[in-house]
Amino acid sequence: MLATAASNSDKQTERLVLALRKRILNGEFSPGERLTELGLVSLLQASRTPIRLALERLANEGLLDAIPSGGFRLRLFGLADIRDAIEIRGVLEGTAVRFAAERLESAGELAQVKRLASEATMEIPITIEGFAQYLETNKRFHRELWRLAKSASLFRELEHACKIPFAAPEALVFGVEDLEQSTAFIAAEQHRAIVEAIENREGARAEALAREHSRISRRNLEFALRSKELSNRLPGLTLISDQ
Amino acid sequence: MLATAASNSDKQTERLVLALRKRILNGEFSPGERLTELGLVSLLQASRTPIRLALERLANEGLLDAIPSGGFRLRLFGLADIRDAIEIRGVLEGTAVRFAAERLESAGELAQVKRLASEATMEIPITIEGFAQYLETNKRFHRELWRLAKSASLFRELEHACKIPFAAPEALVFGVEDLEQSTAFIAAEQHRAIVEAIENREGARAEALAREHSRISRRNLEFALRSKELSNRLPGLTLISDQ
DNA sequence: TGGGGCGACACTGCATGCAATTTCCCTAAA
DNA sequence: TTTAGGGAAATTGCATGCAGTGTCGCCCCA
Repeated sequence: MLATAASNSDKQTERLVLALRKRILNGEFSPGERLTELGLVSLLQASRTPIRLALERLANEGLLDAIPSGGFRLRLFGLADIRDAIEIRGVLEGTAVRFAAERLESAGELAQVKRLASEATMEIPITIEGFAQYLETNKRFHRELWRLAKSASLFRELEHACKIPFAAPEALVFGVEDLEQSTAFIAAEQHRAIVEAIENREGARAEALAREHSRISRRNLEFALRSKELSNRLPGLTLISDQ
Repeated sequence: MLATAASNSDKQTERLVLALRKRILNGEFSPGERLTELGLVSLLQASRTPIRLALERLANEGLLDAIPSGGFRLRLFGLADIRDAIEIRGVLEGTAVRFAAERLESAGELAQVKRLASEATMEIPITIEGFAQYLETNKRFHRELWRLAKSASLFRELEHACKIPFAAPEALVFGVEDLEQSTAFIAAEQHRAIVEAIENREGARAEALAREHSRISRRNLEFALRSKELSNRLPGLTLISDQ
């Protein structure tokens, strides 16, 4: 019926990837559970062909594992897996900002990151919309850092690494009364320092800073796992199984 | 006819992935060229369904690009892309050996890498089989390093990053009369030093060594691009376009 | 001769039928 | 009670038809 003749942004498959990912993160399947094509047909109102394609994509995102004899099952995530994924993201972002420092041509290229960094320096608003705005700014700041690396290969790897739940820089930023303001200040200071390092062509410093910056996410992850209320607010936390 | 009901190791799709990758690296398609499903049907003797799946997989390996309006085209590789891919592999392997150093429990775990390292220390044999053996040992040494990191997430990212042509550690090891013996010695010394650093829990040193080690590949790449004979021997070199 | 519009072809996305294999349950025997 | 075996249902892999859209070239007009 609706065939847009697009392989990447086609309506059906793309819709299915989003819908499935959402359901998975919402905890609608148990870790290790097999996802059969026919079962999803009735659940997602689509034919087997696009469903298979969506499963394939989610598998190489890392959400699903391919079963040797065929089909896919929900991947088992341990706390260690997520922690490592965050660390890897930090390593790659560190490389990105090192590249950015090494490849900077003019200070003018930093206008956008500087703007985004200063935006996020402001106090976190209490309102929901304000907080969503803060999240968005934070995400755009990180993406801008990726862009400044001027490396298509690195950009690809960063995108791939951030598909893992909670690995993305914007995944574990949340407002808890205690942490909220202080971690926001720390993060803003780190952002500022990273940009400064890039501007001064201090590649090694920028790299070290970006790595350390990623460990805010690790800290937040461990905090979230100890907090009941957050478990309810953060979809996907139920995926983390052992310890 | 032959349906093995396997999604990962199924006969048809897997065969197609291998066949297509081989043909691509052999330069049977020109960079940027669109690969149509029907065109491949007659070329590869298979139906559209498994061909589509194979294209999808090659696309997220990074060999193909998805066309926004549908279908896939051969990706355009610049020299900079390959260089960055090698650097990224070095960064990830650096992280792997740092993890290995940080997570080493007993020196006994290093028996296998030590054996592989000492095997590759030997003189490179002149015969073809001997050289193939050397390549295999080198590959297994690196894979063993990955394993020692004890991180499924990192292993995944390393495998993904090494799908790019010439990014894998074993991709650009070749015997050229001038470089052959000297680079082999240098590589062997670096291997030895990396293992030593892991054994001593010197994570930062191991990381730095692994990064530098990857630059042998970069050097070999640049050498290969200047050498006509090598261009003929190394499939895929024709994929690198600009500059 | 150049540019714009229109039409035909080519290509992709989706649906579905078929065949083969896996999986699981139930039974029976040790 | 546990294990081995067999068979039926479930599930995947593959092939192919159909519909819709993108693309390219040709023709007409200025």
